[in-house]
Amino acid sequence: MRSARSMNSLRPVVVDKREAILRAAIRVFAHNGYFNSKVADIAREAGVADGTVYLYFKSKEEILHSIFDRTVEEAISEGRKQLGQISDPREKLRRIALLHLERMGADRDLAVVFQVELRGSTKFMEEFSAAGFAEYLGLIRATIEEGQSAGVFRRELNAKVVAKVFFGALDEMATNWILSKRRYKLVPMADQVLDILLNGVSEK
Amino acid sequence: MRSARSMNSLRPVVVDKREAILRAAIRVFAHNGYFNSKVADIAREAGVADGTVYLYFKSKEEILHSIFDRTVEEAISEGRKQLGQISDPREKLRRIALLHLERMGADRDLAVVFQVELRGSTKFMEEFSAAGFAEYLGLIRATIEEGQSAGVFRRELNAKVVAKVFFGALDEMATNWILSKRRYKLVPMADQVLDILLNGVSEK
Amino acid sequence: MRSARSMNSLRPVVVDKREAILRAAIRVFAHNGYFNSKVADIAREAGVADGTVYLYFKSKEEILHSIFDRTVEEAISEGRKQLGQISDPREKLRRIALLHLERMGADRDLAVVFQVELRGSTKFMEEFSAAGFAEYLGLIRATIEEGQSAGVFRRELNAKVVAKVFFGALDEMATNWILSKRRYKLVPMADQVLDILLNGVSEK
Amino acid sequence: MRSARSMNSLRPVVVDKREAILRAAIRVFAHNGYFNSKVADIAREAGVADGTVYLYFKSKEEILHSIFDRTVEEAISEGRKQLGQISDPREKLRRIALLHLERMGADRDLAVVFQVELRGSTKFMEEFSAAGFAEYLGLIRATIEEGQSAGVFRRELNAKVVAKVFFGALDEMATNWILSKRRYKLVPMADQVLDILLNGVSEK
DNA sequence: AATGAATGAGCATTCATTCAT
DNA sequence: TATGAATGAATGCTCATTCAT
Repeated sequence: MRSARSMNSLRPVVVDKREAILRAAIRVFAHNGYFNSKVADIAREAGVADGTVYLYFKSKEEILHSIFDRTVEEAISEGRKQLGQISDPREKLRRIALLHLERMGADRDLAVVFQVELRGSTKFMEEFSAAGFAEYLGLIRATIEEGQSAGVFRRELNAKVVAKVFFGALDEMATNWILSKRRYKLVPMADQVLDILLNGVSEK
Repeated sequence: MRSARSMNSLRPVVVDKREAILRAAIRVFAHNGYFNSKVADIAREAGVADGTVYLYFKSKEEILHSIFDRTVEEAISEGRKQLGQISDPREKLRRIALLHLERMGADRDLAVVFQVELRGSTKFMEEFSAAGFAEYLGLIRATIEEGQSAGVFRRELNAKVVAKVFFGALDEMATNWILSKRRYKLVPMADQVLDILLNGVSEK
Repeated sequence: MRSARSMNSLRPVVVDKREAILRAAIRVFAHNGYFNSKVADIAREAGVADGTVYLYFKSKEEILHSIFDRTVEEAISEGRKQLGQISDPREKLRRIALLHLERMGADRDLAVVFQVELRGSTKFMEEFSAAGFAEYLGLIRATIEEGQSAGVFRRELNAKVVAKVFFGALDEMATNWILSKRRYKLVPMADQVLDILLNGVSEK
Repeated sequence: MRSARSMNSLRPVVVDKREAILRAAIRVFAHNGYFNSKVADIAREAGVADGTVYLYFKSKEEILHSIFDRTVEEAISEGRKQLGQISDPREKLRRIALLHLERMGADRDLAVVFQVELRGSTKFMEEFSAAGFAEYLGLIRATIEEGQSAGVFRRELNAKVVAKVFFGALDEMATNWILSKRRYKLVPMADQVLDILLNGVSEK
């Protein structure tokens, strides 16, 4: 990831340092919580001076936002790319679930920041996460509607509500995984969630 | 609950003051966020002196815990009572969903504290919410297993996972409702969630 | 001590309670230090309510003053009485030393308050202890001057300075005894101090 | 001491700032008492921001300890140096007395902190002053024993007790000088104390 | 760009004192 | 007299941010 930009970059050092700070922040936030994390901790973890942090981020809060923005952006971009190659809406949902849980499962620290630290602020959830989250939810919703048009998903369901239920289920999987003392694989939960959501709990 | 002690209470003032502080804290936490709320704000809102808060709570954090504990306790107790009078597992799930959303929908401030403020601390989520939350999830899980035994729910599903998916869906409904600019009724979402969960999204 | 006044006292309860508070304060101050002692601690130790303390003392500080005043008063009164029966100035000095160390050695808690807690305030030492201490020092000085007149003490010495040296020596004995981990008898030090002061350190 | 680092010091600012805070603290403690002194007062007096104090000292208490440690250290070091050049034990005692009173007499604020503020805490006197004070007392005691070996001091006296009496006398001189309204020179008291201690009060 | 010393606003908590009962 | 719930002023310390170098 770093090597890709290291050639011919006009500001290679800057990019690396910003990246280092961001990764350090994820680690620090995950271990101490956002409010208990000091900017000095992040700086030390990133191997830079306190003041240097402010050359790349306007404030401690902006670091948190950047973590969110970058991750959601990547997730959506990656999601769109992969979904474009799939036509079956059910398979698309499955791919969303897999990507979601893979991403969270791959980096426990990032997952903690996402599932816990990012939730503790109404202001943040309202103002900042709004755009990115809405887009993510819209992606799911569009897939549902696609399935409805295709006749594979029940037309009488409200697609937006289904999208929320789907997201809520995945989100809870991730949160539970983080808080669980028992260590288990997160990704395999995707198919179970999908089975429940697609086929329902009721015996036919 | 309040009516019971309103007559001939020996220490009505004490009870009322603790209650007043708790309710004030819910309001203050909901509007400013836990970390941005000052104990002095809570005291003012409750109409008591700063120091009085510490006659009833050991610390600012304990106030947050008390809000959580009391609410979950009431919810579980109320849940058990109502579920005891129902035999159909599907109807039981519906009742859980209704109680969950009714409780959150009835007090927006409390809902904000629950859906947002209580989430922002790994420590809190790990240490404190653990017991109460586990019990709540266990209640749902037991209902699922009951339904599986009765043959109305698919036996091949992992009851615990179903419980998480169910909780996750309800939780997301509540969070979305809080953050939504549009004001809509939360309780009616219960039946939509139930329909999706029980019957699935797929067209048969 | 309490039994003596319990008969025919018009306010026996009051006297006992004031006494109880004073004794409780000595214990509490000795163990926690004046500034770290809470009025509530004293009240609990004395077996009365917090507010009751203020029926007998104007403030926490006044309690400290009362301890000082009462003890010095008793010491001086007892000292005068005993010294009146002695004519030899050397024997008088010895009696002062004995009384001083006996009083401190008899009640370690009181000694701690006297040697340590009462010293930590310029204001106290200046304003309050002034009178009592000056009188005590005057008692010693008078004895020195008496000895000088009688020709048993060197006339060329400044009596006031001798009094300070004498007091300083006794005071240091008391302080050292309190802070010492090793438990030894304080009173026997009187004769050693006296020997040094009267006869000097130099070999003749 | 200060001149040594005034040239070519790499961190003159740091040194000066720590020094400034220490000197400010002595002034503030002397005038208001330790417990009544606010860290903000010290900072203002030192011409730095409140937070800066904590860049050089861990806590308000550590400032007090530093004052004690530095002063005792200097006193002992200076004492050893000067005593090394003297052979007559009597002259050595005189030098100790002079150094003791000179140091206290040279800086009234420092003297107040030493004679009053540092005394008001059993904990401090036990834990912290222990080492330094013991060493100082040991210095005096060694001189006494030297004199006893040399035959100029009475062999039957307990050297440790003599040391305490000597210290107690000097200590009382200093305390009295501080509390006295009348302004007089402290240093000249040394010879009077010495005369009393060495030759005794009794007429031969 | 990088540093890290310096800043100073901000706050939970304590506790002496009061006073209604 | 006695109580103890209530008060609210008071403060040590933290830490995000700045800025001179």
